[in-house]
Amino acid sequence: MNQPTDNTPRVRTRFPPSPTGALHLGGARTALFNWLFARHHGGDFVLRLEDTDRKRSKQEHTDSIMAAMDWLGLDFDEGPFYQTQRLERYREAIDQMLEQGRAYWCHCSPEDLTKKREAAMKAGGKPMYDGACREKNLGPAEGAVVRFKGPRTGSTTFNDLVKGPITFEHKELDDLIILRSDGWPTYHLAVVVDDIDMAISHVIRGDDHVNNTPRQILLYQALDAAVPLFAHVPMILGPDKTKLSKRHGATAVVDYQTLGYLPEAMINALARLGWSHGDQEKFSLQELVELFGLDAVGRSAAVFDTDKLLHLNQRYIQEAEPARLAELLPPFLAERGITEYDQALLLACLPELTPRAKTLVELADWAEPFLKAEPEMSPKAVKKFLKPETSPVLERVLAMVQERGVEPEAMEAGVRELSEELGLKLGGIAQPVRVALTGRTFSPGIFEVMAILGAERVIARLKRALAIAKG
RNA sequence: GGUCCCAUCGUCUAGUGGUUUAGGAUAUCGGCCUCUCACGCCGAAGACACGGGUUCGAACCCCGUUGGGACUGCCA
Repeated sequence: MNQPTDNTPRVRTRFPPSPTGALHLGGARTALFNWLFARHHGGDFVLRLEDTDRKRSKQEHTDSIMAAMDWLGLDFDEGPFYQTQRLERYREAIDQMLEQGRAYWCHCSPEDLTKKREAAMKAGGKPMYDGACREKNLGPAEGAVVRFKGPRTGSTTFNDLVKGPITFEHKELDDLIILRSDGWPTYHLAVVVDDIDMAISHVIRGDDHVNNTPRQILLYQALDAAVPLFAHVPMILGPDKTKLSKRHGATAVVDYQTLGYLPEAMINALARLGWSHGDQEKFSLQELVELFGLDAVGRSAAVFDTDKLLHLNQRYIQEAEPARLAELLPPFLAERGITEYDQALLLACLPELTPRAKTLVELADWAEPFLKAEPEMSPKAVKKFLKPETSPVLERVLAMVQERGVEPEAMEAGVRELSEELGLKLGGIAQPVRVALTGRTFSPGIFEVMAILGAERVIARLKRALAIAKG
């Protein structure tokens, strides 16, 4: 075990996305766990952009990743740092290793390497670098790379904070490239140098890095640096149990934002994926900070359950303050062509709507009949409920509203009386009225709808419906 | 192929040798509530991958098998 156990240093974690795409669910959860761990221990959370892949890294991706982090509420104490701005440091580290004989120049061409790899595979062997240049003492040259001179014997063991002790035999590891022929360092070198310089104490990352860990530990040692603690959290899978990818549909955090999810629902769902606290299902961010620990992180991969996220979202929508929802709704309303509306009306209908909506998209849909001056009339609803026979009923209700207003209790009493008088069930009156007021066959309770809309709008809509009913 | 990791209801999980007829959540189904649609409430069905050990006793410990995943790049 080569882990620092004494004089425990300050907890410092980092999230190091590469700006080659949007922040996806797996990355978001990794970020969340790192953030929670740092916050729980009163430590620091560092953001670092691993942009040494010059071809695929894009500023727009950096922007979208930071926007997604911001949406989720994951703030960072330091950074963002960019690897492309730290080239000198990497060269320094590589030079140091070169001088100390811990790295060497390799002149093998990519083509030769590929050929050797394929040949080895064909022969049933391991596709590892054969160390052709390892003892040649070559110098820099056009197209040359620098490789790490790793140990050939022995083994490296690290105590993974979620998986326990893991051992790798050095003979399974080949001499990895640390400096590319284009002069940029590779991931392994850059990540180790960065984590050393940024004094990272805990590396919490995806399962897919387990195999990289021993070679990185060897790099720490070659650089005479302290090795951080590692925690590898399991992968997030798609419904088909394979690694979550774009073909699984919505995988980016921003996708869920546009689908009408609340960030707290997303956080809650992500946290519960692989981490648990007894039977508790719902956690505020504050609770998560208090309760989070690596010891309660599971070891097995998990399928991202969108149904559960949807359910959580519904519950968070129900709990959300109307004022906040009203602030979040405009883009979703605009999607439905509602750009100008009565803010007070929106605020008034929200409490009746939230129990019915699982997303902000659905909430906007429910709000539509309230906010549009003349709600769209569903043809099917009109055909079924706004017939000539129903116009007497609508007329009676209209008269009632004109006389007594829309106070719910009075309206209900009046309508119940009317239903008895006409020998109708309450639904016999409620449904035509519902269609008249909302254009749809479903809505919150009809008396609540009337109260929210107010007498003036109710009267106008009833008249409009009467005109339709009479043909 | 090699190396490493993983394995409880469809899904997310609780469970760290006996308190378990394996608990919760979600999804599904049924019922109640009811002016529609929801919310809510009640109930049903549903899992320890398999085989060996260790032990008085195993979902929990060990080994093997099977299955799944990751890595095996001059991507990160």
